[in-house]
Amino acid sequence: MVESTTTIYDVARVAGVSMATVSRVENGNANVKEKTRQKVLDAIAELDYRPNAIARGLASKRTTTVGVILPTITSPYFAAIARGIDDVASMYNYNVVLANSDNDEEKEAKVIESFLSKQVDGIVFMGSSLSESVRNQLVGARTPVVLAGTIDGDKELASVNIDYHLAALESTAKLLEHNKKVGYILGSLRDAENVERMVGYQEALEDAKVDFDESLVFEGNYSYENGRNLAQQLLDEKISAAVVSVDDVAVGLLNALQEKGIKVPEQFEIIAGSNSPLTQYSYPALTSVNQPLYDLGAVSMRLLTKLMLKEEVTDSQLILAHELIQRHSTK
Amino acid sequence: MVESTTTIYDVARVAGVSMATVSRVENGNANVKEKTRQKVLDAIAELDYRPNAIARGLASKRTTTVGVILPTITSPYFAAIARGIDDVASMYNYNVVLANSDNDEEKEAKVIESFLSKQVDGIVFMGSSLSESVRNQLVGARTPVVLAGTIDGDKELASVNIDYHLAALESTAKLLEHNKKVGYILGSLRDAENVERMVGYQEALEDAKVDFDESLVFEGNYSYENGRNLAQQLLDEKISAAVVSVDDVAVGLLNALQEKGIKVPEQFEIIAGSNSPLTQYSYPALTSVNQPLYDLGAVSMRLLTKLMLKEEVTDSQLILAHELIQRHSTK
DNA sequence: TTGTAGGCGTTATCAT
DNA sequence: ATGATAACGCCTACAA
Repeated sequence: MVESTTTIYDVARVAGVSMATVSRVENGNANVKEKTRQKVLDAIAELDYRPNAIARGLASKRTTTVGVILPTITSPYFAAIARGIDDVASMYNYNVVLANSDNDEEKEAKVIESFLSKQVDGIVFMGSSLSESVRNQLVGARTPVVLAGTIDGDKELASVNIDYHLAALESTAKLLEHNKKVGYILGSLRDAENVERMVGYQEALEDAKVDFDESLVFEGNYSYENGRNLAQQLLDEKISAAVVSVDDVAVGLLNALQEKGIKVPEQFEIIAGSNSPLTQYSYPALTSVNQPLYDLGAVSMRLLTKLMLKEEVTDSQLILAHELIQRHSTK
Repeated sequence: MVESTTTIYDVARVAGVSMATVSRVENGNANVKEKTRQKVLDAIAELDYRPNAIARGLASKRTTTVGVILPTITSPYFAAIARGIDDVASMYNYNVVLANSDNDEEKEAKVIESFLSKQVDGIVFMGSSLSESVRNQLVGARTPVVLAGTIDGDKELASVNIDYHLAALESTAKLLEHNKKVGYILGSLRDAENVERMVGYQEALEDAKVDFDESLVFEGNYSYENGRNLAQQLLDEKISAAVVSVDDVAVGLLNALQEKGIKVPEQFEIIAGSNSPLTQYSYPALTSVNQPLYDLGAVSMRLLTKLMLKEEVTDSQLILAHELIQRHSTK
């Protein structure tokens, strides 16, 4: 048996109709007599015909494919968002092309180029920061773009975010109830989202009439090891509670503190920032801000479909609600 | 400024050559005079021309895209593999289309259809089991396929796996050094990989002249909660050590045991099966079998490139080495 | 309701 | 070394 691709012409021949009719049947065009439709369907089944999406893409200029760029799929944080994106994408019959950027500007640029070249119908971009050049690349593209969990200061691009500012404020306020010195441990302040958190932290202090002390803020922490190493520094500063924006860091801190004999939450309170599964596995389980990550992805993708299908969108700068999940690392 | 796509013809016109020449330059064909090449390059830069990969795909029958199917990207296990796949894919200039199947046979079938329709150059399939129909679909495809961490009993499809059998045997043997009753906690026995583990477990018992006791085996456990719930059952069976193939379950068990006042590893030893970051974050950190997940993905993708480029492959059934990482949940 | 024919933007095969 | 000119497989007016 010769393995050559069967095309729409083959189906047409077998069904005894023209290829246009086959195309109509494939695309659910109503203008086809039921009897003809059946003949075509039979021929399709008989030949095991499968439309070539590439040819279709070339002719129709739509690929039903969206590109997704994220720092790394290995992070539970981005994986959760990606899952939300993927579910909604499948719901709308889009395929997802995934690319890891490692937060590297060059890779980001290269991936975007590649996506545009492949004629994706839309792009979801995630990155802890948005460089000027990448931003221009995205704005200049004729393809719809949505930023997920990524802040565009100029608000020119559509985006879906979580209210980091408010989350930080609330978390800090809660710890301030029982503590005088509340530390804040977060990632790089070059990332807009962390700046927002920082502002939230300061506002909470202000509300509680506590002076801001720079030495209680620890920037640039992302790993479990970072968290472990921070423990002693916090104790030296007489800090007795901390908001930790990255979960891995929070767990590292928790474990290191306990190894030093510090009781959590009795002697030290912790609020983690992402509510990843990690926070439930630690002992004691960590009180945590629940960022609706899956929803963030799902909503981003939904917004993108609207943009792609040219549906009306009233607000293209969305903010999702978060919540504080009380576990056992706070009093 | 009118936003119409600029094609290879536009470049040809501006450069004053034929489109064939532009195509040659684009594809690095040597048969182009240096001076001509430069003219073309200038025109490309001037017009900001970007080749249309869809048109190229249609004409060349190659899309430089591979499809990846996995149960869920949300699992750190599959995320690590996916990362390995993606890195090697980018290295070879392929894009990765990702699809979550949720281990659902229907979704798997649908996704494979969609991939084939999109003319992917190759497919990496991951699933805890391989149903007969999906297997046929894969075998019948004219597209190269590699199974990653998925066992095909008939060994007809190319695959890359970890030696679950040996890993289980070694882990069990280690626990048998200090314990009489060693439990085994694993996922569904309908999955080939778990059957392999089971056999390894039994062989280790045999080697140590310990009778196999069915009630020491706990099947179908995947979640943290499963692990927690198992703690009392294990203690009731007087089990004092267990190999736990899923890390989440291991952490759950660990935490629940400690809440009951059981000291790990003094009174109970645990070996986890996947060495995900979780095992390092728990307290005490879990001794764990290190499955080379990233490598599994990388090697799978490398094998796939060979298949796609029709390079010679001597062995298409690869087994990767694992190792036991000693931490603090074993004596 | 159905068929014809001209793209879509490349690659690739022949000529020249 | 370069240029015409068919494919590639489908969509979509436009005709019939």
